[in-house]
Amino acid sequence: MRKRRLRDPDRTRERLLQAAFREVRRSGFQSAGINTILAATNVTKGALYHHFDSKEALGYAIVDEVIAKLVRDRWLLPLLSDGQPIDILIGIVRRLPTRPADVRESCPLLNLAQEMSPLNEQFRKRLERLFLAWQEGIATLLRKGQSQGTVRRDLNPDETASFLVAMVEGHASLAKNAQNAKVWEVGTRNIVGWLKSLRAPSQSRRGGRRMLKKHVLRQRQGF
Amino acid sequence: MRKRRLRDPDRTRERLLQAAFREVRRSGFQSAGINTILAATNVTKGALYHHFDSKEALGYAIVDEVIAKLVRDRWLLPLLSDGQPIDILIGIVRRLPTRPADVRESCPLLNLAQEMSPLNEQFRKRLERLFLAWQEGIATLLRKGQSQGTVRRDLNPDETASFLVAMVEGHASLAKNAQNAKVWEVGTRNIVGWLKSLRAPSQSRRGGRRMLKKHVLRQRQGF
DNA sequence: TTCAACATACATACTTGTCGGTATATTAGA
DNA sequence: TCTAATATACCGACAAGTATGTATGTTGAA
Repeated sequence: MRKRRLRDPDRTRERLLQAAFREVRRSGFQSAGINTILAATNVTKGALYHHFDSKEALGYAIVDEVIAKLVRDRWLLPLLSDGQPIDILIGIVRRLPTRPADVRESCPLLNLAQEMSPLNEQFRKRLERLFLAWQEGIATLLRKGQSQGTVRRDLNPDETASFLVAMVEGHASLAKNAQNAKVWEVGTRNIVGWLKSLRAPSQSRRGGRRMLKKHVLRQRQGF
Repeated sequence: MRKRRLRDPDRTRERLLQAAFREVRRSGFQSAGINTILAATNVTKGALYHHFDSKEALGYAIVDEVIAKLVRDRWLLPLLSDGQPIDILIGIVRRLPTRPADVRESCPLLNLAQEMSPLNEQFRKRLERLFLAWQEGIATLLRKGQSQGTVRRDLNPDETASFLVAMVEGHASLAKNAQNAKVWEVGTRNIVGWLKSLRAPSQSRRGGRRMLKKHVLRQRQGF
């Protein structure tokens, strides 16, 4: 086992960021305590203020680094997968975390946005960047589907993307408040049902065989 | 002009509640300052703590009285109007406040829920009561529509109600973060489009004349 | 006259952030 | 390569301010 260096500034910074992220996700930014973060990391106050100018700066770093990475990993990169756009979206939605702990803490992007956007313009701008990247990623995929003919051409990709984001966030909120994974599962099912309604109508009206993945065969939701 | 009594406990309590509500909506519960509320009302700390045992108790009263009344006025009572259920829902959604200030401060129910539900079970329960009443009101209306034949029978009223709530809250969040009334308007349009898709298919397939309100004639959204 | 309704001053706990100082790593020069 | 000089990383007590809540006094209304 290799000896851990006594000083490892990158590691220290990263540990602070992660602990701060967890604390902020738990309690919100304003009521996140510096001392709590320090206690969780065994880092001292001096070290923290060496790496970050202020609590605010720490918060910005959480948005720019930790949360941005979450969006990238959970949405932006999967959006680039191979396959039909709608299938990709359905897959992403299905794969969103569903464990009780995750449901309770919901989407950290939404949480921070709710809390900080009206209070602090710097936070708001940073969070908006993430929201826009998220929506733009979805919209781009939808446009691709439209030019491929697998996504209905009568819908506006930007608005539809925004709609999907709103649905996901809305359900995350409800599930968080209900503290009930069931609420989230029902929401997911309904979102998936809606996503299916975005497919371009099958060209061969009846009898035409198409390659269908299993989940496409499930009963259609009511819209 | 009638002389204002020097002591009017009910009025004092109500003024405190309203000012506290505004401050909580602005800054969130945790960072709402008692002193700010006092300054806004010209009430002293002794008076406040005469009417409310603690800041928490004040918060509970905000939920139980102020926010509950908002839900009632904006949703529960309108849900009981005369007319076709889907039209009623569309009307409610269209009438939701759209002014920049309102958009920025979004739905206070959602805000408080986001902030306090994971931290304080008492808050969570109270807020959940409101969410459930909200959803139940919508679901009841949908069921009525189903038995009247104006709402599609292949949808689950409870899930659909929950879906609508999630959409509204999700869009409110996005609009709040974007600080852009346009975002909210686009969201409203899309929600209304979705609501229209809940109508039972017209029985007379073509040419059958039905009474239609103007907004029903607008172009259908893409789903 | 009695009690609820309010006023004021204060107590206490906790917050973020600072500051002098120390230990370790890095680099420049001989 | 060894060493001196400097930069970086870190420590932890304390300052300064703010938070909620309390103790006690005063006043108006029934």
